Amino acid sequence: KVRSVVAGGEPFSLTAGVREMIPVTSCKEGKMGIDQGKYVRYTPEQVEALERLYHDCPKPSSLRRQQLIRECPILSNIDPKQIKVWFQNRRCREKQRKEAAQLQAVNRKLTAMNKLLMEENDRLQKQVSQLVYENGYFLFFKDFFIVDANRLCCACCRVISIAEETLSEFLSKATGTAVEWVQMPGMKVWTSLFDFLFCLLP
Amino acid sequence: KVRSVVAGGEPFSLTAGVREMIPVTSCKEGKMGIDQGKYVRYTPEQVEALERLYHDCPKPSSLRRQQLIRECPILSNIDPKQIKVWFQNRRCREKQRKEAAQLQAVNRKLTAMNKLLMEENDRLQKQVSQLVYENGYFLFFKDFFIVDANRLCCACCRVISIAEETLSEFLSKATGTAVEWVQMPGMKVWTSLFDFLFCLLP
DNA sequence: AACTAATGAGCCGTAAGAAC
DNA sequence: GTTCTTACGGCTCATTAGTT
Repeated sequence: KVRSVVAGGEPFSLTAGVREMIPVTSCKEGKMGIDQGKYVRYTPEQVEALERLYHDCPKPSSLRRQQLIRECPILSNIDPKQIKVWFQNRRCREKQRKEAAQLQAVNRKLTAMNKLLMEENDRLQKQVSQLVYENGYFLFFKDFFIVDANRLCCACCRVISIAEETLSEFLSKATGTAVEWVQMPGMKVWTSLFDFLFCLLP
Repeated sequence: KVRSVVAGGEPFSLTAGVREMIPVTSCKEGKMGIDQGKYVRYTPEQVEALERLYHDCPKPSSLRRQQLIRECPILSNIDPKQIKVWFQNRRCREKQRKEAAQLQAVNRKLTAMNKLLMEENDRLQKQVSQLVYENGYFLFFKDFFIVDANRLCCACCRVISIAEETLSEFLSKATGTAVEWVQMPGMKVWTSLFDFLFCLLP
């Protein structure tokens, strides 16, 4: 009781089941006199040989196929039409697999890219918040320093004017004459300080 | 010359080719006396009916399948085994298509997400450079103000000490006695200024 | 009870016909 | 030619019947 019939007449599985041996009559050349089931599976050796040939040339012409059959004795028992169909199916399978594989490859790439982008995003996000924080800090200090410089300037101006008044008043009382400020030593420090403070004004 | 045999005995394609009518012997019930080629294409009506049944129940049990065949007269001529196989293949097709479609959907989503992430990245990148620029600006000014406050403080200290010396020297010459600073009006301004400047020191 | 052989369903891969 | 469809071989897994 043969269930699986191999092209070439050599069964490679004899487990169980019932199947008639029906010669394939659609064989154009009509040379197939040997019994052959209506559904065949090629032996691993045959498949290997076909795969090798496919690897070299996935799309052999009719002539080339006949040549291949002649060259490869292991395939000599297979109908040329079957060889043709095998190559057709093989190409179809390869195409399908290739498309699926490509899609998956694209998927993987996109996923990896996504991961990187998200990490980068995260990093930038943190950097931004850090910078915003620092910026706020400096903004605060900017105001602080500007204001301070301003106040400092005003304070110094007042100090100077008060000192002027006080000193001139005191001196006029003590000596009876007005004192010329410009003749006092160290006066250049006062004026340069004033200039400096003036520059700091916003 | 019949090449395509429809389950039900009604051929719908009579192009060419030769095929024997071989009764399928694996039919368990053995009821199939009608001739049936090994390869049939179901009529559009049959496919439609099967699709409808599949839509309701993609995986009918053996019992359910028999029931379906009884209920649907258009399928009554199809071998139960063929029905089984049809559902099998139908499931397989759906699975493949679903997987491919899902993969493409994931791809689209990933692509869209990637685009968004890149845009966001760009935005953040710009924000970061802007903030870094501003930060540099403030950093520069921070140093500037700190240094200035420092210098200001030293300058004021020097001014104060020079003023002290000058004033006391001048007064001692003019009046012949040492003057008590603390008794002078406006002296509180000097000390508060000094305190203020001292606070500004880093 | 545990082990084993038989049965049967589903899935997968694939040969080959059909349709385009 | 390619693509889709039918059908089948082989496999795994689960259930079952028969055996120790």
